Amino acid sequence: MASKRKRLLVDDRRDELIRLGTKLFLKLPYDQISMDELSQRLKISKGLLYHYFPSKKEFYLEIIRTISEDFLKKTEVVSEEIDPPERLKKNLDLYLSYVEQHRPLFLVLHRAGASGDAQAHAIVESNRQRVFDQFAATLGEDFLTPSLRLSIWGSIGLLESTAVEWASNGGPPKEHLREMLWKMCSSVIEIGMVNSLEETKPKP
Amino acid sequence: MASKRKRLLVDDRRDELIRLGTKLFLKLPYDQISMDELSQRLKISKGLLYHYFPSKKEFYLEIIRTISEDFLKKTEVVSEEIDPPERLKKNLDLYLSYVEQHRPLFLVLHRAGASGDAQAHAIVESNRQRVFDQFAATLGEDFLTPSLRLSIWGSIGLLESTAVEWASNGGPPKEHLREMLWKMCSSVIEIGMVNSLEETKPKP
DNA sequence: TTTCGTTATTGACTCAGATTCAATAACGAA
DNA sequence: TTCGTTATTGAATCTGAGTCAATAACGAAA
Repeated sequence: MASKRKRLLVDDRRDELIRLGTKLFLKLPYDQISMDELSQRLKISKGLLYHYFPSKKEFYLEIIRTISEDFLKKTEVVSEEIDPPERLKKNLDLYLSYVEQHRPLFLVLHRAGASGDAQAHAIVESNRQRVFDQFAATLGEDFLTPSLRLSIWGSIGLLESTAVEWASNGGPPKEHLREMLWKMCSSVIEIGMVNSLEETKPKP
Repeated sequence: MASKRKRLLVDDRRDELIRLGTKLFLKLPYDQISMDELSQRLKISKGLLYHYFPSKKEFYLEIIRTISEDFLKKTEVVSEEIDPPERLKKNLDLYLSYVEQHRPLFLVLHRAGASGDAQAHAIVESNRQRVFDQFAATLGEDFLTPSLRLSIWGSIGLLESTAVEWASNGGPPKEHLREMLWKMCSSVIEIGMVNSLEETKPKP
């Protein structure tokens, strides 16, 4: 090979590796692509890849983390001024917008972890926790009963599952789906609230 | 080693390997346990393991399949006589009973779906499809609009996510949760139905 | 009981792919 | 132009999946 080394700044190289790596892992699952092929496609030597990331898995995890953070950045509502019902609607809108604009990333993130890996799972799980907190915040309740927790997780599952189906097989336009989900989530939370009251009420 | 070979009937050995293997994969994720260690803990040689299963992954998949089939067997409603609303309730009851009685298996099954492995994902996905069909059957509609499909998948996500939270961190007793979920799912489907009507209606 | 055929079972071997490391060379500073 | 730093390389090593010829447990036949 005509050894034409290209020396880049550490951060630039690192960013590029993550950017290109994302595309690669998007096409092929973790254990379907070797470090040899990975480095070839990245146009660098295997050794260099190890210079930047301590292991194959760590490289992969770094990519998942990056996608994850980007997702959060794009879906978290900044203003806490808006009142709860509208905030939920805004949340749903951002969520669906992300799904619409980054379909493949969203699906990768949803499947998360290669090889049922515990760490990848943990990353995606902490992501869900943030979404949970967002939801919880729109309720204004400062103490969550078990029923309320369950309804929030239920809403999230509802949202995720619907979004996956929507991303995979299509459906109504975003605004339409958003309205539908808004009603569904509101209703689910409402039911959770009622049950929550019953829980705290002393038994007859 | 005092070579005390134990010769078993093929089917007996195979069943035992799957039974014990389930426990092992329950404790450790796929790539955290090698075929060497696996065979050691199974008290057999590595070669024998390969005699029964063509590869490590195939061994793992066989276990996932077994859990999966057992899950379906225990949660599918046999009688189609019961009318829809009661059938949904019965479905939810069976689902939650399984979660309650086989918590670790349920969680493994849930995670396998999130695993990067395409085949494991496919198994769990076909499982979900069966649950989808169950749900769809309780509706009695013979044609599903996109909105209706989305609501059913939404209900399933709601159910799964709630069940995972319940299995992980506890909550109300089964009957209580079942009633709550029943209301939630009914409501979600109801909303889906309304939207479904709007879809088929010509625009004003 | 003894012999014999079948095949469940073994352990040492191979091989692919992850990880390591000493040597090299691109770039900036002096 | 020289020199020091360190990004970059390729070959060597190590780990763990998968192979296979040899072994021995069991049942059947004598």
